[in-house]
Amino acid sequence: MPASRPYHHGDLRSTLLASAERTLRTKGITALSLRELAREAGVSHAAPGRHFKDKQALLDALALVGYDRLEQALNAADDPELPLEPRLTALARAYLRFALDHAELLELMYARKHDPDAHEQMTAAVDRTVGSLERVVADAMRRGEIIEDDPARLTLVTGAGLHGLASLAAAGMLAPEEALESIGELVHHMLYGIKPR
Amino acid sequence: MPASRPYHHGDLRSTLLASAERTLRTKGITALSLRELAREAGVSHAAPGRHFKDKQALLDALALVGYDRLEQALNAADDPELPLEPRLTALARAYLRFALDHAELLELMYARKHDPDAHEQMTAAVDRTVGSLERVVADAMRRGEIIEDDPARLTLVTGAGLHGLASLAAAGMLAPEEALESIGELVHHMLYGIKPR
DNA sequence: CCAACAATATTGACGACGTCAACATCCCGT
DNA sequence: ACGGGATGTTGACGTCGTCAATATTGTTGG
Repeated sequence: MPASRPYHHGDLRSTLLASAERTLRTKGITALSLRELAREAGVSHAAPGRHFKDKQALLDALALVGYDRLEQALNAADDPELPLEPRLTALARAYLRFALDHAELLELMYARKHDPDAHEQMTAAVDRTVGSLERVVADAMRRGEIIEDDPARLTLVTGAGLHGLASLAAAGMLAPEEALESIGELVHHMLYGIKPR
Repeated sequence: MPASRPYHHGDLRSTLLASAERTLRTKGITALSLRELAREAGVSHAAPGRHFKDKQALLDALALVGYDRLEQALNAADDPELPLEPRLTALARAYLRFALDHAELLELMYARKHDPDAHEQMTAAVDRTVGSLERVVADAMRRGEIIEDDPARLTLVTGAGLHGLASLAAAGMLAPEEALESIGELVHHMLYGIKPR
């Protein structure tokens, strides 16, 4: 990397994405502008246009990065050896942590405004992410730890619970500590219900 | 309302809010600009500044309108005479309908970017909205329909489930029909769990 | 009744932004 | 080596949010 800027940046696309992710985390989505990113990269104001046709295109790419990070976090947190309840709890905790650490990014990931060509990549990323949970449910059913039912339905039900808690916490309607403390209870009640047995 | 516009509009604030809600629903948040709202109201571009110090202030006010609508929908859907399961199902269905009908508005309501003075009104609105669910849980516990536990915790657990489903549906990761069909099952599993009994 | 005064609306300006077209520079394959 | 495609620059345009200065209207106390 020479001291005087070369005409060609070399890796502008990744630089922009990294810078955007950092800005998103520190200053929020409202402070995210293509021109500012260009400035931080030491590049002219129209240069980003070579790599992202739109501002929306950059946001879409950012969202995909987010799905990668989330998928990685969930996979790292999943221990297939564990019994269902601790296994689900660990998964839920990882999701919640991600939601708290990357609240704005998560909002971007769940925004429904990407253009159609990115939409397919998005749904694929979502499927990959949900895969972690599907595996847990499928394994548990194979081991007789949960009732026999359509695995997709059960995945949806448990996924809704996890996503709801993370969503509430990320939106700031739940103190982070309270959310983290509630995880065990949430998972337990998802497994055993709240009706008297 | 005279044919030639009077210097004073008369009820600009409500007009702006109504227009903004309509634009939000039809063209999405990205197409929402103060100047465009002013144009629609037949008023100069800076007139909105007299009623909302910021664009954010207008968005905050819009979110509060949304909470009013949601609270009203939930209260209308709640029938205290019903046993727990159908009662909860009805509430969940109402919430889901609202989420599907007002997806963008809901996103605004859950955005964590309002300035502090509006924040207190916001949390108050949230509390009022969650009140419906709290009542259901409290009644059920009083009737022995659910286990004895901290009502706030149980409200959180069930609320997370409902919110998660609505959130997934509003984000477009779930076909609306599928979401509506899944409600009964979701509530049932929330009550009875997914472990074999 | 009318004169201040507050509330409300207008006008004009400023800077920031996204986007485009025209042009410049560099890199790589044939 | 050379020509074309990729990448970056420059300048311009229209839109936007916001502010200060000004104009108009509504209201209220004397």
